[in-house]
Parts: sequence; structure tokens; C-alpha cells
Amino acid sequence: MRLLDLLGGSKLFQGADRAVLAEAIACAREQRAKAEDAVFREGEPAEWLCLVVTGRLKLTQVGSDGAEVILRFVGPGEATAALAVFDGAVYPATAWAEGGTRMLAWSREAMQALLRTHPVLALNALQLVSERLREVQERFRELATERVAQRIARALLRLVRQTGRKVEGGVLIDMPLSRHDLAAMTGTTLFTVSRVLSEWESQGIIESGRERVVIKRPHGLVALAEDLPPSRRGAERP
Amino acid sequence: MRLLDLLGGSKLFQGADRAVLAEAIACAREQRAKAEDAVFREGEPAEWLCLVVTGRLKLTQVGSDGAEVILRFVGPGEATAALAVFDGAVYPATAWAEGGTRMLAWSREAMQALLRTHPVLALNALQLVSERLREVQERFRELATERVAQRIARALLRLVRQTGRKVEGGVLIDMPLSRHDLAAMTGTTLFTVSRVLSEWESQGIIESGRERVVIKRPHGLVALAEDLPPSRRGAERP
DNA sequence: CGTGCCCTTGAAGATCTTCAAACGCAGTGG
DNA sequence: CCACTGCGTTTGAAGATCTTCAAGGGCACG
Repeated sequence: MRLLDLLGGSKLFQGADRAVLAEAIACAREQRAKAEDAVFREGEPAEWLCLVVTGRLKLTQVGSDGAEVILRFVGPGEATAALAVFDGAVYPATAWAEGGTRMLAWSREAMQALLRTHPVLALNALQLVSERLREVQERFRELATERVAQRIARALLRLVRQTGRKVEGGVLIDMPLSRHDLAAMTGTTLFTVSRVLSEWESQGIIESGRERVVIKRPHGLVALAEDLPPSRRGAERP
Repeated sequence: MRLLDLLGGSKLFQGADRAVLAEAIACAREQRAKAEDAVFREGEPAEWLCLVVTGRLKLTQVGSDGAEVILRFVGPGEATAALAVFDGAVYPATAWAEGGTRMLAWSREAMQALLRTHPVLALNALQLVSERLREVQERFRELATERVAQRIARALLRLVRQTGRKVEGGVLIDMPLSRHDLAAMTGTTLFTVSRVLSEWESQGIIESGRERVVIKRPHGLVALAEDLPPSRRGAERP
């Protein structure tokens, strides 16, 4: 059964007995979404924890003025809305399906019952949320201290790790990725992203087209992410 | 016993039996830090989960160039390094004691044993970390979409909620708070903070001095936090 | 073949940083 | 008691970075 394997390989269920996995699958609901569907929306009461089976979700928040921020992408085997189900509040983001997406979903009650019955799952969940927290804090620091080009470099490197695929001449980020998306991930505008990518393209670091980026010299990007002329905000603590 | 009450009132231990609290205290280590001490440092292997008894910790990260970012302050009854102990990696931040600080500390092994033995604690921890994640995502969005004055207003309002104390003429933020601190919390420079606060002081919204801020018209700050001329980064999704 | 979306580029200008200089308060030591 | 010194703060001026707005190009898709 493919679902069993997917669950067993997910961070939420890893290390659990097959019986537990079966039990989890039994009380899950299968769910499908078409491209551009919102699986759940920021601010709604959080009712379902989703685990992506195939496809991908894009998690976004909107500012009061309508500006969009992309928190992250959720791929196969990854869970989302964990936070919301565990602290019992509202969804902190909107989840957009990118292309057709299949998911398993657990109601808050079902998931809490699972966690209570199988402590290993609670510890897994704890680890999962902790890792997410660590990553967001990292990005918070970047946003607070680094400049745009540096942040874009880091965003691309993260995407390479998530969805990178070897092609001739470099590594392709294997998903539709617009300038607007990159801007919403890095707290800038699509215009600035466009300028930065154009510059890098002229330097042979990347090659890009419509919703498509290929990294030709990854180590060049790494250098940009780490060595770029710093904006020394705040003072040192000598 | 005062420790019992503190634990019972903390988010990590709330709802636990008195026997569990006693067990937890029994396997905790008491720890003290003087002003300016680092209780733990970013990047060190995470070994101890700390719960502040009296005093306060300041959690900071540093960028590669030495710029300081303040993640948050940890007051009595609050825990920190939860993340690090649960995902088993390194401390993601440095914890500075502000004034003399007393803490209870659990080793990773002790805490994991507690969590395994008492599922209610694991669920509490999950809720705790989830709330932290929610808050950091919120601040990430602010940093990505709002301008400096707006972010400073929000930071002050958060501090009021944490340490606000009524005084004649307004609400005092009851801790030493420099312009540099505010800058490190909001991703800007101490110069910009100084200018913004001067402006607000001339408008009668706040009253400030050396490492001291009194909010005279909180609703004025709220208005600034929510209505300020937006920087419409990113495009709308119509 | 048109239409919509994504992307590019230029120019103007707002916001914020950077640097320099100086003020004022608090604690220290003569 | 007073000057000295350190540190947090203020303010001005210059300028870098990034946004905003406008105009147009190009590719994909219907």
C-alpha cells in the first residue's frame, strides 16, 4: 500500500508501528483540490491537519493592504496546519493548491486522540513544529539583517534543496516560480527580483525564463548568500 | 511551595497533577545567572531547557556581519530552548540574563523522559511551540510587508502586553529598553528608532527617556500599527 | 491571431541607512 | 563637590537601496 509507505516516511509518522499507521489512515479523510483552490483560509477556525500525498500547497499570508507573503511550499509527505490544530486556534495562513493535489486530512479531535494514544506521534509532532519554528526564526533574521539580493539567493538555494532537479547545464527548480512568488518569499517587489535575476543571468550564475529558474553555478549563489556586502543594521556587541 | 505554583501556572506544566510537578522539580537543576551572563549561546549543542523563575532573558541571534536581532524576552514562568531540546539540535539563539535571573533547567534526557511518561506535558509542549511559531510567522509577515514606524508601534504594543505597568500619565514598559533594543527587534537602526520616537513624543503619543518608554495614548499607537500608510509590496491577488 | 499574463527596463523619488558631531545623564574618582 | 568619562541619545546631511509608476516586449494558450 503506497499510503503506508508515504506515512512511514513522513516526519509526523516516522518510527510508528505499521498498526499505528493503519489506524491513522483509517481515521483520516481523503481530500482533493484542483489548481488554484484554497484548501483552507487564513483566519478560519482550524479544523483539519493536512498531509500532502501528491501535488503541492503554497502557504500564504496577506497583509492588511493586500500584499502577499509566501511562508513556504508543502510537498508530498509533508504536513501542514499542524500548528493550528495543536494550539487550537485559527489557520495562520491560506493554503493554495498548485496543480491537482491529493491529501490526507485528520480532524482536530482525531489527531489529538492519535497523539494521546501514541506518544511517539506527539514527540514527532513536537520535533516537526520545532524544526518549522527554527526555520522561520532563521528567515526572520535574514529579513531583518540582509539585503534583497542576499535573501533572494537564499530563497533560491532553499528551493533547490526542496525541488531541485539536475538538468544539463545546472539545477532546475522543478516548479512554476514567478518573479512575484520570489518577491513574496523574500519581502520585496517583483521588479526588484526581476532586476536581480537579470543581473545574475548576465553573470552566468543562473538562467531564467517565464516561471522558471535554472541555477548554473550553485556555488556562485552560495557566495552571494553568505558574502554579499552586508548592511550592518544594529550595532555589534563587542 | 512557590516553585509548585510557578510551574502549575506555566504553559508547559499547566493541567498536570501535583505529583507530576513534584517529579519535574525533582529532576530539574536550579540555575542562576548574573546580569549580562549568557545562559546559552547560539550554535552550541542544546542540552538544557530553561524555565525562568525570576528575572528575564533576552534571546538574540547575530547575522554574519555582527548585527544583532532580538527574538523575544522570556519572563517568569516562561520556558525557552524548548525548540532546541525537542528537535535535538543546537540552540538557535543566545540567551542573555537581564539582571540577576533564577531558572529551573532540565536536561534533554530528563525532559524527554517527562514527556514520554506524561502525555499531557507533550501536548502542552506542542501547544507552546505552536504558539511561538504562530507569533514568529506573524512578525515575519510584518517585517516583509510593513514599514519601520508601523513595526516599532507593534513592538511597543507587544512589550506593553508583556511588561506594561500603569503609571500616572500612561503605561510604562517596565524594563530597560534602549533605542538599540527596539531597532534589533524591528529590523532597523537605532537612528531610525530615535527619529520615530521623537516624532511620536512631539505628538504626545509617548514619553521617553534613557532606556525608558511610557505610552501616553495607547490607542494612538494602535492606530499607527494598523492604519499607517501601507507599503504595498508584492501585488494583490485579485 | 488575439489576449492575457509574465517579464523587462527606465526614470523618479521615498524611505531608510550611514556617518559625523554633539548633547545629557549617570556613575566614578580625584 | 566637581570634573571626567562612558554610554545612550539626538540631529543633520548625504546618499544607497529599494519602491513605485509607466511603458512596452514576448510567450503561451485559447
